[in-house]
Parts: sequence; structure tokens; C-alpha cells
Amino acid sequence: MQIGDLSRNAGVNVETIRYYERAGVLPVPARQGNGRRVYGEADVRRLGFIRHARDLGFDLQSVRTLLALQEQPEASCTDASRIAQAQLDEVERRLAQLQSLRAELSRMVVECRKGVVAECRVIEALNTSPS
Amino acid sequence: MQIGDLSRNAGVNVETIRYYERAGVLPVPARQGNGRRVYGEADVRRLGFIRHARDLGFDLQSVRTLLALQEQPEASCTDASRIAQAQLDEVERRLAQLQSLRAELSRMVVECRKGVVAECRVIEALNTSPS
DNA sequence: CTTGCTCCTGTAGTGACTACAGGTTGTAGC
DNA sequence: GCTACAACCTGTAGTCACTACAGGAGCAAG
Repeated sequence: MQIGDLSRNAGVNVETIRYYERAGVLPVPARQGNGRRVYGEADVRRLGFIRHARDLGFDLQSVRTLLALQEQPEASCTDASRIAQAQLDEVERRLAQLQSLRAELSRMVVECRKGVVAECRVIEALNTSPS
Repeated sequence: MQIGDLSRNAGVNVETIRYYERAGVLPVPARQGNGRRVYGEADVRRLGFIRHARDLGFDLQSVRTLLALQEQPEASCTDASRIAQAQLDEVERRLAQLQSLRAELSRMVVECRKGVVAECRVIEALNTSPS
């Protein structure tokens, strides 16, 4: 599989794949005789993981940590647990934040009677200092 | 009021205020004889609006639209509602994914505590998701 | 009159991409 | 074999929303 196939299979831009390699979240792949990158199924899964983690708002450093967690050998279960716990705390924090965002956005949308701007709850909500 | 006061009153970085001016979300202010920017209460409110919108995840283009709408009280607020709804959809999508990640991380931590060598399924947890 | 703060402009750095220039390789049709 | 063209390569620059810093000017207090 070369980079274009990986791109189609994982739904990730070719340029982004090369960027992830430079950023160290994708392993440096083998090359064909002509210099082209060769990938396998594992790379498709890894890319899928990276995209989901990114969509959830984790930065690439956290992605590196999560990937390392995935690759922890049996021996370092304590380490793995500690890393997982830290990520869990972060996820909980992010969940709480998103839930309050949702509450506010949802209130804005529900209360908007789709009338004139003068009575618009969306605009009004933004003019009110955040709770 | 000069830029430092506005910064303190609105809780926004001085550099960010100048950036917002360049970006066209804050109006170009009057200047004192010495070239310093002069602001009024309206700017404090506008900055509050911008920060609140940014905190809710709206990008500056959406902020520009919302600000433009705010200045036309007789216009329809359909646009504002649409922008807010799009943002709400995005937040709900992320919430769903984060909840499945939380479940997986939590399972790993619990299994580690039990002394079981947890088989990490973070990648699977994130690959078997919607969107 | 020096110290120190705030202000000014302009440029560069950040993270995570995205796009493009300019060159090489592989393949398909003639 | 020749030509066209897609897919690949490297390297650099642009995007967004800031943030930081260099280098200089203005002003107030000690």
C-alpha cells in the first residue's frame, strides 16, 4: 500500500500523512526501491485513531501519549494505568466543559424564535457574561 | 480609556486586542495626539461578546457575522440561529465520541487496578465510532 | 535625568495542518 | 519508443487565532 491508498483507506489527506510522519505520530515507513513510502493495515488503524483523537480535541502530544499507552508491554502496567488515569482526568474535564457549552448553545437555539435580531436569544446570550 | 485599561476591563490580552483590530472584529479606534488608541465602554462590551463567542467555539468569521447581525436589530435572526445550531451539532458529536473514549480509558484503569494486564483497546474504542 | 511603565509598529513563532512549486517515477495509449 | 498524465517525492510558504519579541517613543515619579 502506498501513500495514496493509505490516504483513501483512512480518509486522511496525503499531505497530512507526511506531516504526521514528521511530527512523529506515524512511524517512518519502509520505502520501495523508487523511494515511495510503503504502508500496511496497522497504519490505517493508527491513522484512524489519530484522527478520532484529534477530533476529540487532543493535541498531537496527547496522541503520542495515547499511542504509547497502546504499545505498553505487560511489564509496565502501573505506568500504563497512570497514563490512562491522566488521560481519563483530561477527558472528564473536557466532557464537563463540552456539556456546559452544549447547555448554553442549546438554550440559545431553543429560545430563538427566528424573529428579528432585536429579540434574538442567540445574540442576547452572547452579550451576557458567561455563567 | 487606552488599550491597557480595555485589556484589564475586558480580560483580553493587549496583543489580542490589536490582533482583533487587524482581523476586523474590533473597529479601528480613534487615536490620542501621541498616537495611542482610545476606547470606550462600547468596546468593552464588544470585546466581551467576542470572547464569549470564541469560548463557545465560534471562529472569527462567525463572530464577524454575529456582530454584523447584532448591528441590524430589524434583520431576521435566522443566520444567527443557523450558526449556533451548527456549533451545537459539532459539540454534540464531540460529546458522543468523548463518552466512548471515557468508557474505554476507565475500563483500562479499573483492570490495571485489579492486577490484570489490560489489553488496551483505545484504538478500537475510537475506530468503532460514528460520524 | 534616569528609571520604568505603557504604548507603538512590525515581524516571527506556535500547532496542526494545507497548498503549491518543481522535480522524478510509473503506467497507459498510440 | 514517445507522449501524456497521474501519483509520488522534497521543501517551502500560507492559514487561523493567537502570542511573543525587537526596537523605539511617550510620559510620570523619584
